[in-house]
Amino acid sequence: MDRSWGRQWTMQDIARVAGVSVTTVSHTLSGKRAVRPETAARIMRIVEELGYVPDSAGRRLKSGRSRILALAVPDISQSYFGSIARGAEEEADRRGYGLLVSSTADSDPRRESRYFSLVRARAVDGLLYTGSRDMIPGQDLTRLVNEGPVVLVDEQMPTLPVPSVVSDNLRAGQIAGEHLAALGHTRPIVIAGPQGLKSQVERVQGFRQSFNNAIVFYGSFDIESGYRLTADALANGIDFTSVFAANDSLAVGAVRCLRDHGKSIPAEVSVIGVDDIELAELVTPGLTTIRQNTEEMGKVAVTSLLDWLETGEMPTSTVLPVELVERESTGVCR
Amino acid sequence: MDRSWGRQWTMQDIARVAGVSVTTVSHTLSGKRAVRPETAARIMRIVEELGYVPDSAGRRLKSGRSRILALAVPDISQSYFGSIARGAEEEADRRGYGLLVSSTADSDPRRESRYFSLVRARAVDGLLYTGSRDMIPGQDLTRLVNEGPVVLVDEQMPTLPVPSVVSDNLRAGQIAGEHLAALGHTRPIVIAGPQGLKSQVERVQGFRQSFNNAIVFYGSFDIESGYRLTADALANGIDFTSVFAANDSLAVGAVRCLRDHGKSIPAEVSVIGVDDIELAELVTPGLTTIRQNTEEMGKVAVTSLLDWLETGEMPTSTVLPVELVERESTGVCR
DNA sequence: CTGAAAGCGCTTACAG
DNA sequence: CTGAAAGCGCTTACAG
Repeated sequence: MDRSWGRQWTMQDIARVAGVSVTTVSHTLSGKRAVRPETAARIMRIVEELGYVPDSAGRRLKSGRSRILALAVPDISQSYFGSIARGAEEEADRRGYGLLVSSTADSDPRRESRYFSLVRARAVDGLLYTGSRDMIPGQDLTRLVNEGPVVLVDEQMPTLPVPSVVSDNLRAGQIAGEHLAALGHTRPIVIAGPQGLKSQVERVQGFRQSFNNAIVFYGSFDIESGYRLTADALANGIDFTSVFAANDSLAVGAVRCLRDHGKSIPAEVSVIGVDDIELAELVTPGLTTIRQNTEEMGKVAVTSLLDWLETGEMPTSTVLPVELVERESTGVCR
Repeated sequence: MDRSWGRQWTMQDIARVAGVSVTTVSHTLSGKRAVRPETAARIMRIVEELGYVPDSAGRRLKSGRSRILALAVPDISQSYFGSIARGAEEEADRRGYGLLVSSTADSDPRRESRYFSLVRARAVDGLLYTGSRDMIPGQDLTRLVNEGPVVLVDEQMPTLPVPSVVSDNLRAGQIAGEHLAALGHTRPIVIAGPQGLKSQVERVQGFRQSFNNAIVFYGSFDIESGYRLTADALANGIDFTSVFAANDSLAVGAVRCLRDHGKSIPAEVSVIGVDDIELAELVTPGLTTIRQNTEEMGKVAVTSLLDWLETGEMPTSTVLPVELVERESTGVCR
């Protein structure tokens, strides 16, 4: 197979042109050993001129490190995960690492398995994993954590001995409950993502500290699910004056459903979400929500992973604070 | 540095346990040479049991291929690019390649340079590049295209001898112009992204086929810019009944600005965008827009890049069709 | 159907 | 301050 672009230079080539050994070239580039200044300058000039970049595979084979991390998210086209990715990438870049972002297509086992193999094949030094299904790790993930460093982002898996970086989900539920209670609401409903996720269970649990018998409808994380779950509540004749949606997409779906049924928001029904995705302030009415700092989540996850790689000690888990963002979708109970 | 996780198995280990040579193990895994069925079965069982995954660097050093592609986008947290990434990843995965998605932080030269080095260090086999600044390629990019395959996505750079995958931007402008003309509008304004981008120039050019003296305000691609450019037009006392925004974020900003100035949409002013991002149908009023097939753009770009890698022949550029999506933000001229 | 050996491009002890 | 050489884990001609 003929490649149309020119050949790559090797360290051998640089050494030959500079009239030194590859050892000296290597040390000049790494700075791990003193090199005569004039020699070093000559080598660097040649490197610059030819545009030489050391082959990563050669380097990796000896050093054992690729200086690339992987981030697996359920769906990269969702801005929520995009924002985590952005924070993670920013921090990885700052520390001289590349970040490989990949979708698992909502935790498709085959796709996950492929990405886990990147760690196992040493193509990446570690993995940031964002699950979307449940808290019970699959066999592949369980095996993986024995072979390389994995940090869980946005979810916890109690049975897996790895650190996680999550928001204070219990507190998010509490804040939502307190907010609706303060507005005089008494019979809210809750619409949430998959029941198998600890984040959902905790948000519900926190919310029930204010409304201990609130009915919960579990579904998935998208707008359609929010619409459908709300429609179910209406169809069942449940009498509610407010909705706690466990994320903003669900909340947007709830708002659309309520409007389609002639309910005005917040005059007749209040809706509060969780996340504060970009969309939250762009919809009408603006969505009251509990903000998660998703960029920070990505950033902290990278910090944990790199500290682990560099010290050899497994870092502790992190819980990030959340805060109420009041907009127009919640109001005093009618 | 002590790693807390166990050692990795090598092909040597598998060979020793199976009582064969590494040659036989290698051929069993690659299928490039016949192996006695019983021997192959025994080897595969051991591979399975120990969870052996061949080291990617060892493989790459001989084969020259990493089977990883890179996609550089200005900002991964924007759903527009997330959607391109999703399409690209889907196709890469289908053909057995991994995809490394990275933000260039709006074409920050240092960040770009880092990602270009991934190609030059042979860590990835090729690059999909989405520029955000202008059509004049930097020195790094110019050098890169001589060293590895690069496919431009969403933008063209006429001075660079590489294939591109773009939407029919001229046609997008034409459709927008025809739509507004059909509704009786006569004096529209145009708000667009950077003037240095061919996509913007073409959209404006297409639009001017209906309104040859339309005033154009150039800015950047975000909601704030759309707001500001529209405010500028109002402040300058320009009398317009419609706005052609060269992307949906600009359109959303325009809508917000017009509302803040007491204009109702579409009764007083019509607004039409380009892209059809998720947000377009979620805002109120729903945004009339020219849809680009962003997932397809990513998919086709990967197809081009892999065909190039596998045949050695540079593929031709692709122009994808666009279509009008009518929602509520455009109406008959007052 | 199988194996010994060369070699991909680096890094790094070892020796000077 | 410098270099020859071993070796990282694979793949693949070469030889049987």
